Parts: sequence; structure tokens; C-alpha cells
Amino acid sequence: MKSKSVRRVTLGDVAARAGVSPTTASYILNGRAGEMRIAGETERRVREAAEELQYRPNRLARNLRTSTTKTYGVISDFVASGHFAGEMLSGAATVARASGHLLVIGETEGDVEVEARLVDEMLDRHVDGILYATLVTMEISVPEVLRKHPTVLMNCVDTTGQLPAVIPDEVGGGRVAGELLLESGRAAGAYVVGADPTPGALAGGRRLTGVEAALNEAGHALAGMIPCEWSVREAFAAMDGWLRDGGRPGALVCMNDRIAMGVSQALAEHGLQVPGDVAIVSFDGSELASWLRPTLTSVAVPYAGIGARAVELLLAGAAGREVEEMPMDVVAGGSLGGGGSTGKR
Amino acid sequence: MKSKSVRRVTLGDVAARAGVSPTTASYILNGRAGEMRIAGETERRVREAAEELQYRPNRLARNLRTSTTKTYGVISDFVASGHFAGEMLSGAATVARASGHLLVIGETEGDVEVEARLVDEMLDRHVDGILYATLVTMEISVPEVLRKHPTVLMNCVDTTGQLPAVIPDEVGGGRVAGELLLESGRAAGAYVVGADPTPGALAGGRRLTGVEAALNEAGHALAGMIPCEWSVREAFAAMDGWLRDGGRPGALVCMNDRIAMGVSQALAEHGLQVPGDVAIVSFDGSELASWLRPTLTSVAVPYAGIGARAVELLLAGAAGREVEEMPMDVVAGGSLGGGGSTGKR
DNA sequence: CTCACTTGCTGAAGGGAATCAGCAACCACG
DNA sequence: CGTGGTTGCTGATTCCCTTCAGCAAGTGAG
Repeated sequence: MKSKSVRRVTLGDVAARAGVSPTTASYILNGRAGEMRIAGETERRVREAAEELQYRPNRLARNLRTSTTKTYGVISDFVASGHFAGEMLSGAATVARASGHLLVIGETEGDVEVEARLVDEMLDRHVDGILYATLVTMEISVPEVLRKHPTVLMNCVDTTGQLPAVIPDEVGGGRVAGELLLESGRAAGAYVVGADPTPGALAGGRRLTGVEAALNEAGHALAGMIPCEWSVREAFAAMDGWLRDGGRPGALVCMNDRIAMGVSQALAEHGLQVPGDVAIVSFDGSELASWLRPTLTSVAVPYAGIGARAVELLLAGAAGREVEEMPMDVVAGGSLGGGGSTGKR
Repeated sequence: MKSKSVRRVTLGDVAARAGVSPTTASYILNGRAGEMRIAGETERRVREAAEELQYRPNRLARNLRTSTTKTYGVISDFVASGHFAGEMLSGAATVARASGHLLVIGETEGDVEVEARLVDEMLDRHVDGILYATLVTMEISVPEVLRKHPTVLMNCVDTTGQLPAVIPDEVGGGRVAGELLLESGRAAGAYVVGADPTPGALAGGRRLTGVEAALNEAGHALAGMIPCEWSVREAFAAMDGWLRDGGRPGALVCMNDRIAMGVSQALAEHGLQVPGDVAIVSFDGSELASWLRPTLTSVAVPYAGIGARAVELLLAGAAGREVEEMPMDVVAGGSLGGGGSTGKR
């Protein structure tokens, strides 16, 4: 199974066949022919030889010489969870590939030791840069050593604010949710379901800020908060309890789609219709939003966009400190009533 | 931001400080001291020097010399979709890391051109092996060049049967589902919901085979099939139509959790209770199964296990041709009635 | 004292590309 | 005919490690 090692074609072979020195061949194949005043005819011969011999440069040799690998490392706490990490990876991989880079992944499982080891492994392999991602949008402190290497944070910001980061514009997303409520005429008696479960997490607070801003500017106000962790179960329990206590919401802003699912279940069990009795708008724009009946109108976190943008910053030589906020767009569903009850996905 | 390149410590530096030759230092640090009859005292000095200088071997140089990179490439059609790909990656990464390997990923989006380019990029970088994964369990034909390099297929088998593969034991999983139905006394009037949506896909047929086998052996038989694509929407539509036509199932075997969700929605809208009126067992063991009310009893696809096992095969020098089937385990939920209505997740 | 072996180490040769410094050949000009 | 400049190319070195082949010194037997 091991390749029968027929000795790969080297730069020297190409040079020999073209009747030039390896130096010349190198310059030509690296596009420095003009700069080095190589004759057009010579260039043609070398390229032809490379083509005929099916020459592929030995990346390992080049890596050693240039200390460069056309490779970026991705450190993230959880690769496996939900589609989030996957989308971020996918977005990053696409942009990386376009510039000939590959992605090396490492999952820390939230363990600092593992994280440190992974960072070392990647730096040992001379990745050209590191993408540091978290599953939940949050403020974190990254390993010191990353400050000495090109690094871009995805979905998080570091406490010292030294490193460039790409995060969702959660406040803007909150405003979008608030505006959707206003547009559909369901802003009265709106409650927010969810509270930030993770210390350091940013999404909840910032989304709330945005929602309140939008409502307040239109002369409305939130009717209240129904706190719960961001899971289907917890949301169901919280909502169920609240409804049992006689609560009757006009609309619900759910901090994510899973909360919206739990909430929907509770509403259904109490005989309340969505969107007839209760309008729902939520956040995430996950597949789940398109699975529910009615489909959810959800303000999507642009995970793929974050990944893509982060790689762009790395490619551009990430100057440091700037935090870029990616706009959150609506995935229209039927949970607010009115138009598109089919959802966009 | 670029590291200020203080010239990394090299093997030579360590050797100099310990007063030995680089050769000796190399042998010692590579654990070949015994084999080379290096004196204990010398070994100590070298290790100490390495420690003091914080020596980290230059992997790029080693890579070049050994044509080995402690790196595996993962080619998969979709990295972003669902938690499946993520779990497989995660399982693979964990085992890989344990042996000092990192994973390089590449997403083909199902495009053969992209796939070919990614394979080339990885082989150029001399990955030590390739994991080739598909989102859906299926039979595929892999790029020819992979046959010349250590390769293990994850969640798929190749048409020629030349390459080692790790797939879920779908027939066994089907049996498990059938047995669950029997154990809970709900085997009578059981319909199967779903049909294989993708050409070449294996899961549906094999699951069905297992379910039928288990039922038949106990003197039961399936009451029928309700075909639909494997999505929430399609499942809802199919089930809703079937119920409108007056169908009344005693139990449903759903080909995956998304189908089960659509089915649950349809049952609810027709006033049928789970598990009271209709028992449900499904496949996948995804998070979704734990989100529904009642939670689903679902036969889980061991994605993480597949990834982990595939890397083990690669590490063991994958001998070729053997196809390993990983057992599918039950994630207990409440959809079959009886015990655990809380679910295991 | 010699020979054969063991112990403990080292020199030098790669691996394949990138790149600095420089050289030969030719031309033009005064 | 010497000088200076351009054109077009190349030799030698470097990146840092692994590893083959071999050598000097010590030991024990004969």
C-alpha cells in the first residue's frame, strides 16, 4: 500500500531536461522569470519540461527552505458540536483553498493543556497562521504564544483586545429581531426567553441590547424576561412553568433556535398557536428553524462568513486589534405571521 | 505580528551545549539511545541541554528528511453538514492526536475537480495517510491515486472493494430497532417511514433488512412502507398524506431522526399520541432525538467511533480490503413507551 | 602482547528547493 | 580599443534534521 517510491521528479530533473540550471528552473516556475530577465524561449522550454515530467515541487523541501507551509491551523474548543463549528470551518476552508492553503484542525475540548499542546504541534509544523475559534461567542484569553504569530479569532474576542477578531454583530442582530417584531405588528407584550448560560458569553447581552434599542426607538418596551439556559429542555421547562403561572405572552424573542423549539413545545401543550396567539422570533438561523411548524423566523449567525472573513484577514496579514462584526441576516419563517410561512431554507 | 525570528534553537545548539555531536543528540532525543549504546550520563546531559534551551525539533527539516509528516488528510464531501461530519472528525482527531498526528481537512462539496485538487495538495504535503469520508453511508469510487497511498474510507465503501473501510453496522442497527419494537410489545402494525434518497446510499436498504430480519424471526412482519425523502418536511408531508388517507399505524420505524420529527408533527396534527397511539423508533441518535417530546428512542450511528477506528487502521498500516462494521447502539428515549422517557442524552 | 569484541560516540552525506552573489557574453559609446 | 552597462544565466550555500558507516578507546581471552 505504501507508494512504491519511484523517486519523484525533482526540480533538478526538470532543469536537466530543459538544459538549464536548477536555479533558472526555480526562478521560472516561481514566476520570477521576468524579475530575473530569463529569455522567453528558455522559460517556454522549462515550463514544457515541467509539464512533460509532470513535475510537482516537493513541498517539504520548500517548507524547510522558506519556513512557510501554506497551511493554517484552526484551534477550536469544539469541532463536533452542532453545525456551527462545521460551517465556520467550511467557510474558512473555502477561502483558504482559493489561495492554496489547507487547514489543520485541533479540538481542545475546552482543556487548556490540550490547547497548549495543539498550539505547540501546529507551531512546530510552522503553520502560517492560526484561527482560534469558540463555539459560543465570548471573551477569552488566548495562549500567550499566539501573540507572536499571525492569529485571528473567530467568534470570540480576547480580553486584552490585542488580536484581530471576527464576530457576529449581535447588537445589530438584536435590532433586526426587534424590527421584525415591529414590522409584523407583534411588538406589544413581547418577552425575551433565555439568559446567558456561559460566563464570558457575549451573545445574550448584546442581542438583548439590540432588541431593546429597536423597540424603544419605536416607543415600545419589552414586557419582561423569561430566563433559562439555552437548550430545548430548559426552555420547555421554563416556558411551561411560566405559562402554568398564568403568563400569556403576545410575542417571544428566543435567544436561539433551540430555545424556540422548547418554547414551541410548551405553547403547543398549553393550546397556544404560533403565530396566531404568540409570535416568535429567534436567533441562529439553524436548520432547526426550518424544521419546526411553523418554520421559525430566525436571525442567523453568519458562521461561514465569519470563517471566510477570518481567513481573509490572515491572508491580508492581519494587522492586529481590529474587531470585525459580521451582519446577521434574517432567515424568514412563519413564526411571526404575515408573509413567508415557508421559510427561506 | 510576524514572529521576530530570534533563530530557533536547533539540534546543533543542544549538542554543542551538551558537548556531543548532533548525531548523538539526535539519537538520544529520538529515543534510540539504547539501540546506539549511549551512556546514561551522556543521555542525561543532552536531555538537560534540550530542556534548558527549550529545544523543539524543526518538524519541517524532519519532514523533508523522512518524507513523513505526522499528519493525516481528511477528504470529505461535506464538513459543514449536521453534527455528523463534525463527530467523525472529532473522533478521528482524538485518536490522531494521541499518536502525535494532526488532521488536515478538505471539503470537496461533492465536486470531483475540487476533490482531485485537494488530494493533490495533500499528497504534495506528504500526509501520512488519507481518510476519505462521505456524509451519507454509500458506495463510491475514489480517485485512483489514493490506491497508491494509505487510505481508509469512513462511512463508505469503494466499488472495487480494494480499500479498507469503516462503516456502521446498519443491518445490525436495523435488528436492534426491530428488537426494541418487539421488546416493547409494539411490533404489530409497524410501518417503515423513509426510502433511500441518494443513489448508491446503503443505509436505508440495510436498516430495512435488519428490521425485517428481527421481526420475521419473532414471527412478525412489517405492515408496510411509507416512502419519503429523509427530511423533516418530506416526512411530514408523506405522513400527513398517509394519515389523511385513513392510515393508522401501530408503530413507526423512521429511517432517521429528521423523519421522526416530521412524522411526530403529522401525528400531533392528527391528534395521535406518541407513544400511546403510535410507538416510534428511529435511527441516527442525533441531538434532535433528545429534543423531541417525547424523546426519541433512536439507534445511533457511531460517527465518532468510525472516525476513531479509521485512524487506528491508518496507524496500524491499513492492510487493505477489510471492511469494518461498527455496532450501532441505542439512545433510549420515550417514543416506544415503557421505561426511560427521559432519554439518555 | 596481540587479537577480537564491545562500548560510546562522530563525520559526512543526503533530502529538494530557494536565493545571494557573481560571471560570461554582448553591445554601445567615446 | 578600453570602459560601462545590460542580458541571461549559474555555482554554491543554506534550511535542519536523520542515519549510514565507521572509528578510537577499552576489555578480556589466549
